[in-house]
Amino acid sequence: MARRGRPGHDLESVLRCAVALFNERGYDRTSMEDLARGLGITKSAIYHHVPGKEELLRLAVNRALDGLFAVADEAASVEGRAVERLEYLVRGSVGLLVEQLPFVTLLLRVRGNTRVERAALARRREFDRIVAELVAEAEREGDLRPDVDPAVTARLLFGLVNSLIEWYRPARARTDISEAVARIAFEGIRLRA
Amino acid sequence: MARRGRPGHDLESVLRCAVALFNERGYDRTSMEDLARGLGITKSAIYHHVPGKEELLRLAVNRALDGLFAVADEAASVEGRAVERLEYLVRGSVGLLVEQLPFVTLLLRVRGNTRVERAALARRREFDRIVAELVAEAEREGDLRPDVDPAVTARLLFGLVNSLIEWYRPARARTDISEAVARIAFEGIRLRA
DNA sequence: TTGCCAACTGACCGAATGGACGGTTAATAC
DNA sequence: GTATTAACCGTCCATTCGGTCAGTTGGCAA
Repeated sequence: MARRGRPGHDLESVLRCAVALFNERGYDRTSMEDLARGLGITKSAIYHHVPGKEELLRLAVNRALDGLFAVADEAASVEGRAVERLEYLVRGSVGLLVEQLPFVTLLLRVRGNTRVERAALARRREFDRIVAELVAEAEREGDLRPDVDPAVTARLLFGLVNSLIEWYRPARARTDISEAVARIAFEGIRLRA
Repeated sequence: MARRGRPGHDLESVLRCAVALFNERGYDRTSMEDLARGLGITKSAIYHHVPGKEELLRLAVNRALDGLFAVADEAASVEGRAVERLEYLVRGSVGLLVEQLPFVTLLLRVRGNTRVERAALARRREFDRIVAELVAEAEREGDLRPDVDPAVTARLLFGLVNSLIEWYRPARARTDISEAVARIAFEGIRLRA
């Protein structure tokens, strides 16, 4: 269906270009002028689509967070043991991370200086809390190792998952990455007899 | 021994304050004025100790990198199987990360926009290559799981280690964190019968 | 062909930033 | 006391940045 008015960019295409640049050069190092050049329009044209630079960040991180909470909701409705819900959550998170890589990458680099960033961090902590509770439950059910503090286990588990943004690129992927992550996270890297 | 000249800050104290602020607010968001305020001196006084802002970054990331390569050298001289050298490298990296947390944190957040950052990334890639070779060797010796690509295993392993900078704080630590990391990395989070 | 509307332009602004520079102050060494 | 050394200050500057605003362009619908 054809859009009315002069053709060109819309909010979505501006956002995608912005997120790509933010990830490449960093949010602060990316000027609105850089973004304009990337889009092939002038800086002032951007302000037709979005009220300001930080709104682009807000939209991007919230898209990632919405995805994560959707996965968490799915995981919560899985029947069975907590460890099964946890594995579903891990695999789902890897899946989301892969298909929404730019948005998740941006989210995971937020440090919390502005109000927007603090709001994102607050939502992220809420997600981490869900993970921590699931890990604690699975450990209580005797499915996770009891010799490591559940809070530490939860952190390391999603530290492992989230580290994907540093190197994983869907383009040149041939292996099932969520399978690799799940195996190493749950069974470790060492071969067992 | 008393230092000559007017007492006050030296390069080391300026660097430590700078690194702390860079980690807290981000390198780009930290102005030389912010740093001056943090040190209790004026902005121009900073330029007595260091030729420019980016030199502070360079000094910081190189300190972290020197530490990592020192650990890698130690690991290389460990007698026995590759998997033992790998475990030594993992534990040593966690130890360095803990005792030099601010410097390593800054290093791991470098993205590669300036010449200084690209130089740091190049050294870091060299370290990652050492890790990857060690993992590949251990897998060839039959000590690591063969069902995951060694390159992927290496990335995930140090993704796990490096994720510590996101949450680990030495101050309120009572458990041996390198023990927890080694156990989860090598044996996984799942309890085995 | 007229009206509407989204997309876009170009000129501009106030504030912040990294840095330059000449001069000053407080300690130690002789 | 005098030289030396290291740390520090106040002022200024060129540049960059996010953002504003009044007006223009190009495609679609009636």
